[in-house]
Amino acid sequence: MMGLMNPAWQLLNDLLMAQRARMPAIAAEFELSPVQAQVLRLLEPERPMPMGRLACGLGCDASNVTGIVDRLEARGLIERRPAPADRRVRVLVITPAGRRVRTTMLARLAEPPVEITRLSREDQELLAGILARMAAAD
Amino acid sequence: MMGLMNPAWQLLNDLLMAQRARMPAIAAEFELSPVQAQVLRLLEPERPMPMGRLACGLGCDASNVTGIVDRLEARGLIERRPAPADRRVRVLVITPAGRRVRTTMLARLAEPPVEITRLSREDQELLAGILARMAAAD
DNA sequence: CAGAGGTACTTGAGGTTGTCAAATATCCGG
DNA sequence: CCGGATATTTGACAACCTCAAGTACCTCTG
Repeated sequence: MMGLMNPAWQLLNDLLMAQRARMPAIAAEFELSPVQAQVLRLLEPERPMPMGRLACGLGCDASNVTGIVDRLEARGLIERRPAPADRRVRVLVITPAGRRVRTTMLARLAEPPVEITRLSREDQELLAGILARMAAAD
Repeated sequence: MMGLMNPAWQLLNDLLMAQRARMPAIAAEFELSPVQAQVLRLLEPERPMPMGRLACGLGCDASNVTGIVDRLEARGLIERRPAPADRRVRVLVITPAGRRVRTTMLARLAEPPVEITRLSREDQELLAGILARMAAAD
């Protein structure tokens, strides 16, 4: 009764499980916790973000963001700035130092793992096509 | 300069990021933390596991496992048992209650998300083939 | 067989992440 | 201007995580 799992999903699920540790590992290379890396990934330069929107992006309570931002700010990677339009809001901007870390980290994340590069060019193109169709939400 | 990311990896990476929250969400349905769900997943019935091997499977320090097991044991989902061969070792077994939670949870994890079921049969077969080739480590 | 060194687990200190409830400051509609 | 919403912070508390040290046990070696 349990052996009837959709084969594509079975394999994709295994892959997801196997790659679970990737982000934390890469974050650690930059002495960042997983959440901190996530913040740096979400906080695009030239695109400041209010703390509430960050809480939303992280999928956690707003009160949690306070401490996370505290620590990243203490390390000089991001900065709290008042929002001129609404004085309740604190807007987050990435500092030059943060931008450097972010760029290197994103490049590191962009490196395809061997599992991908080992695939033939045809398989890679097929895979990209299928994934694109999966992502296409009507 | 950074736009040259492997398209298949780009899409797969997006998928990984998007599915990041899946396991925690399903765990929460059973009032389990993500790590607790992971333990239940790893601890197959009929296949007791020493705490050290669990630490290895979770990729964390052995001292951390103590507390995690404490809480699962307090909830009656798993049990510590002495290992007859080596009295230093504590072997973990899943209880009947734990087995019930585990079964339901695995069934829940096995449900393919819409993104998969929406694919044509051909795409699903292609995808399974490609993923199988990815998983094939020589 | 005695003791040395290694292994499995626990304990304790300390930090990060997470929640919820309550406080503070600000905004907006009437 | 006032009352109700909204953004952030604070405080209390719990889970998870690491490292260092402790305890109990195993195993090898002389």
